[in-house]
Amino acid sequence: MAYSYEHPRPSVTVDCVVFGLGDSYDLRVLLIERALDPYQGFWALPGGFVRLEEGLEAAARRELHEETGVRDVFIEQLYTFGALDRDPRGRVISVAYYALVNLSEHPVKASSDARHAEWFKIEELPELAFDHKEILKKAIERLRAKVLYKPIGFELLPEKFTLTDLQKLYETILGQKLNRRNFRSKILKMDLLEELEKQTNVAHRPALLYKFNKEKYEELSLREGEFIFEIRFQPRDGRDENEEE
Amino acid sequence: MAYSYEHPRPSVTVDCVVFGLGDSYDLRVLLIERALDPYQGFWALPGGFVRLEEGLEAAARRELHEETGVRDVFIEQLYTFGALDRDPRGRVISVAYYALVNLSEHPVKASSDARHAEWFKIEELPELAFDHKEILKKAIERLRAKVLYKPIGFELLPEKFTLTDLQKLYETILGQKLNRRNFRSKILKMDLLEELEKQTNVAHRPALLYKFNKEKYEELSLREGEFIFEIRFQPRDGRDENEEE
DNA sequence: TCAAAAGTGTTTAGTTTACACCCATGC
DNA sequence: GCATGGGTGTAAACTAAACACTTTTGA
Repeated sequence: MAYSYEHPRPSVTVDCVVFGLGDSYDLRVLLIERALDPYQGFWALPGGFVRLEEGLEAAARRELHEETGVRDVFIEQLYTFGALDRDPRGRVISVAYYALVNLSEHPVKASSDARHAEWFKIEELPELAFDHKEILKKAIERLRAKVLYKPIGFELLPEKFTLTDLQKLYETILGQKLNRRNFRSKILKMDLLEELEKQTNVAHRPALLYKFNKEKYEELSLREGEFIFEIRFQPRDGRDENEEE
Repeated sequence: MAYSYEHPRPSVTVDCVVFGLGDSYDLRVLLIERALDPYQGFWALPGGFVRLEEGLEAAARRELHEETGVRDVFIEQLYTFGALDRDPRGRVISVAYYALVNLSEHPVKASSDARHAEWFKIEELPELAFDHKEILKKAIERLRAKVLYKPIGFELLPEKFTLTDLQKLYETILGQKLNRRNFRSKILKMDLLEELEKQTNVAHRPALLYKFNKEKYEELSLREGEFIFEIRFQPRDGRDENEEE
């Protein structure tokens, strides 16, 4: 079956930059190995063609689920890439999304549909297909910028987390050591974390677990101007409590 | 001539939200009156179909120029709109851009190509075609947010401006009165304005004219973390120097 | 009892806010 | 000479930064 139009049309795809946090709080991105022709064997962002009967975000979620098994996650539009030569098959415009997931709840899927998905550390990326390196770069920039003024970082953590988890997350994303005491007081002063029970089975003083109170945040941010989420610290020199002496 | 594809494809358009500042520092947007069928006679954002041989931003600039005569302006991608029913002609995905221009240098064009373009105050908009109201809403949100941390507001002013011009611009966009002394010191402390000559022919003490030093800003912002452009004030209650008692 | 991370409070420095009067010009 | 907006400095309040020791647990 063929489809005919009076004027030529580009193809439209979606691509997803899925971020997760590794065991050592290193930032990772979920890639798939391309089984088919252009860039066969290369690693690429999960994505594919938009169907006429689905919205853009829906297409991104569908492709993400089909190709990696990941679903029901935080996802947001990133940017639309439309360079003339970005796809050897012709004019393909790609609407990119980025997603944040708790990696431990989305380990590499058991390749159910023959495609191969894997989490890569941001600093150890393979060569990527198409202009996916550029898309990823933009996604990292966006994540770095947005984490400062929107509480999206929590999407990378499990529901219950310690303040140290949260701090390490920020340190990873911002690429900067933060002072523990100042971080804790800044975060707690916003009063958006719900205190839960203590950790168990750790070989040191157990930390309190917290949960992000999304409802409260949303209510507060409606009151324009009165409340501003902001995590920003002066550039620091990484020291803190340097034992002895 | 017809174009045939194996799979159905959406159409792709670009739309431009062009902002300008009116005489009384009111925010305005440039609209065109639709001459053709869907929504004929309605006001709409300038825009149109992307050609296969041009990039997205190039398409936005081309349509903007063709439909309104405006060219060589600050333009940036806003968001891509792809709701299934946003265009009665079928599936049309629109990549929206926003532009900032100095309105006095881009008055309503003399309708050279029969299309009619006009500047509308943001608060006195006509009914718009398609989902253009939604696009415009998103553009205003973006402008409000971005003006706080990027020096894009200058794009709305003539090259030479007074600090009062700049302050009124911020007051318009933020919808908030600012304190004159604090605004001045904050702006001047960033040391990004070049002092020029005095105003002439004003019936009061002439103000100094300034010029935004874009080169300096760009150089400074490369040094990551060291320099941060930021205009943000606590919500205020609009008073200042309330003369006499 | 040791190792390992959690937790905490205060002083200091820096930044932001609030605020009132004189100045330069055109009419 | 008067009306109009331009221009300025400082004290007070607040916020952010720096910093070291004690606590709790499992092994």
